[in-house]
Amino acid sequence: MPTIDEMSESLKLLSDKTRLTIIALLREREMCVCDIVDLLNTTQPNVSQHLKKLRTGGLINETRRSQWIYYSLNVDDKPYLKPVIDELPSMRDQINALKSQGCN
Amino acid sequence: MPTIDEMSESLKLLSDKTRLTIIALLREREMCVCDIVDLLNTTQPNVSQHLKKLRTGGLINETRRSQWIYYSLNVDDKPYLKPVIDELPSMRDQINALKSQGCN
DNA sequence: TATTTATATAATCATTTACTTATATTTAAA
DNA sequence: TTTAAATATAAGTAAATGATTATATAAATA
Repeated sequence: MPTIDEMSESLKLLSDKTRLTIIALLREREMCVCDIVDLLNTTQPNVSQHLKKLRTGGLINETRRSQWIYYSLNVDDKPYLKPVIDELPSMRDQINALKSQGCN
Repeated sequence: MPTIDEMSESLKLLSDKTRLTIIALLREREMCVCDIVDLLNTTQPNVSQHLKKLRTGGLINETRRSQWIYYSLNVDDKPYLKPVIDELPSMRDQINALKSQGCN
C-alpha cells in the first residue's frame, strides 16, 4: 500500500504531457531514445531528461544494447496506474510511420 | 476517450500532495471547507485555492448549504482514476477524530 | 443593522519545472 | 585511431506552481 507521497510522486511523473506521451509510446513496445525523439516533437536532451525522471521514479526500465539504450515500461508494481496507462490513446499509427522501424 | 492533454490535466490535479489528500478525504464523505482545513495542516486560503483547482478541473462538485460550502467527489466520468482514488490510504481515523463531526 | 462566521479572491514570493543550447561520454565503424 | 552516432549531463532561463498574508464577499445571528 503506497503512501500519499509515493502516489503523488508517480502521478506527478505522469502529469507532464511529454512524459505521458512517452509512456503511451512505451506501452506499445520498448524503444530507444532516438525512436522517441523521432516521434515526439522535441529535442534529444529534453527526451533524455524526461526518461531519467521516469527511470528514477521507477516507472520505466533501461537496458543498453550496443550503442542504443532501450526503455520499457515498469509499472507492474503499481497496479493502480494500469487503468490510466490503458486509457492512453493509441500511438500505433505514429509508431508504424517510424521510418525503417528502429533507429538507422 | 480522453486526450493526452485531458488526462495530463487530471493527473496534474492529483499529483499535488495537498490535493491528493483532499481527494482522499472526500472519498470518505462530502466535506465543507472548514472540515478540510481542520484536517489538513495548512491555511484556509490554501485549501480554498486547491479546491478551486479541483472544481475547475471537474474532479469535485460544490454545493452551498447556508453558510457552508460542501465539496464532494465527481470522478464518475473518469473511470481510469477510480483505482488511483481507491488506492489512497484511508482517512477514516482522522475524520472520526474531527471535533464534533462537522464545523462548529 | 452591526458583528461574526465561512469562504473566496488578490497580491506577493520562493521554489520547482520544462526547455534550450552547449558539451561530455560511450560505443561502433571507417 | 580518428570519426561518427547515440545518449547523457550541465548550465541557464522563463514560466508555472504552491504557499502566505491581507482583504473582500456572503450568509447568519445578535
